[in-house]
Amino acid sequence: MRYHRIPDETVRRLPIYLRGLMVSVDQGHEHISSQALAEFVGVQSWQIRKDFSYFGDFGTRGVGYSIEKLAREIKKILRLDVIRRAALVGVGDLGSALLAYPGFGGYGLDIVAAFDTDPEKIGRVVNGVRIEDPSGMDGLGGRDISLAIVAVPRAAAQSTVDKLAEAGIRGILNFAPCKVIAPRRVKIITLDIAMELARLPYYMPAGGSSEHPMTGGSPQPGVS
Amino acid sequence: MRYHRIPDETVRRLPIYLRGLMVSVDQGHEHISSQALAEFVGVQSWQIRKDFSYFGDFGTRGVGYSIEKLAREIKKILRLDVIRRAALVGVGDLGSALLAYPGFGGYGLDIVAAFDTDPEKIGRVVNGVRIEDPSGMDGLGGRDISLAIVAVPRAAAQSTVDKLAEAGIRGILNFAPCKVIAPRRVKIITLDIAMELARLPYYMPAGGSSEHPMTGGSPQPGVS
DNA sequence: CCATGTGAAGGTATTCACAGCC
DNA sequence: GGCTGTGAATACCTTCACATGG
Repeated sequence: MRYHRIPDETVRRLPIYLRGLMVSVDQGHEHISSQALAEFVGVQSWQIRKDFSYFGDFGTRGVGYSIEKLAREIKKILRLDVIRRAALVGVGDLGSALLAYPGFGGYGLDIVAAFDTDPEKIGRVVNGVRIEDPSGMDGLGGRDISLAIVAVPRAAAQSTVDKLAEAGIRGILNFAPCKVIAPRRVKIITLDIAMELARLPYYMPAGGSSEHPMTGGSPQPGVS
Repeated sequence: MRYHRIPDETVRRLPIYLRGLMVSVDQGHEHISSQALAEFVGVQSWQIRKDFSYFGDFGTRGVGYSIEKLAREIKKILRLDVIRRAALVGVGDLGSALLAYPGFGGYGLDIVAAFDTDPEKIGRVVNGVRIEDPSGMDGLGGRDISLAIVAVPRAAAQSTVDKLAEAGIRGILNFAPCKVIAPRRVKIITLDIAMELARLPYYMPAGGSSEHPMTGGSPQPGVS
């Protein structure tokens, strides 16, 4: 099934598989079956095989998948096979945490620039990155930075995105709790932390006496 | 269409609508049409009407929806109509940011306890919450805390979840980059920040000369 | 008239079951 | 024997078009 559009849900799961593989290889394994990977990352084995089938033959029948080869393939598909330099805008509590976050490196993502409007913060170095005045965002294009993380208050989000788009940024991870728009050439993923937590009570079994409206478990991504 | 199972995708969108409504009411509006709300939050108007149709008649034909009434209804459906007390486990960079995060209050979520293994941190007060020794997690059930946020390193995630489950916690938002399991009575949402960012390059238009494999825009939730 | 609410149609993703291959 | 890869069946969600009601 070589020539088939890749379902968005599959694209959403690929990083999950990749994460599992990176841990697996640390544990010294060389090969892994769809069954074993499925258990490890928390999906069904046929889901994994189906997802991989959109790209070509990754595995060996009777054996499984070569962990290293599979990880490399997934990185290529997700375009994580080149190091991507990213800028952070907004070095508040959340922004600082993101600067210190060790998890990005595994996906080839590297925060190399940070911006904040607070004069107190400008010039300070956090986790090896010097905080710059926002006016410097104009020059982002010439610094080989194609990705940005937006961690500014809601009121500043849209104007920040506008500036980033103008500077040639092509992908944005937005933590501000609102919709932001940009030219089609700029892809935006919005991640509202509070909103994720807000989904939780709905799926929680009733506390005390009232009954829960749902019958069974939830197939919703991210919820178990 | 009163008696119909609520699609998970609808449950995922309800917090988006609620967020939009909360901003709208701040702007002094009283009523809003599906069309206007759709534009504001970034979905289609018929999607909104369809979503609401699973619950009953919220709106008035020819007029639209009462913002306040609609927000109250959505909160009731999501079970956000009571204040929920939450515990935070892991007061590192990310945990500290979450403690300071102002966005939870709007959904009735209140972090009232924090735990960390670091003796340096225990006893200190961050954002009005005193950091406690993890042994205190046992008593969570008796403190009217039903929700927990896990922001510990991957290696500590599963044991943390185990302890929380034992203490009677019924909902967990897990920031550790791994699968965690718990008894069925405990609902878990895992949110891996790096993984979200890892999806971005795939959707970004090609940089330089190579061609992008995708044809058009993405219907994937969170991606625009 | 205007905007909601909803059957019906269409599309997409999940799940199954098994053929194919090592 | 064991595990992959995939067509077919099923379930789910989105999209449309319009009847319905203030």
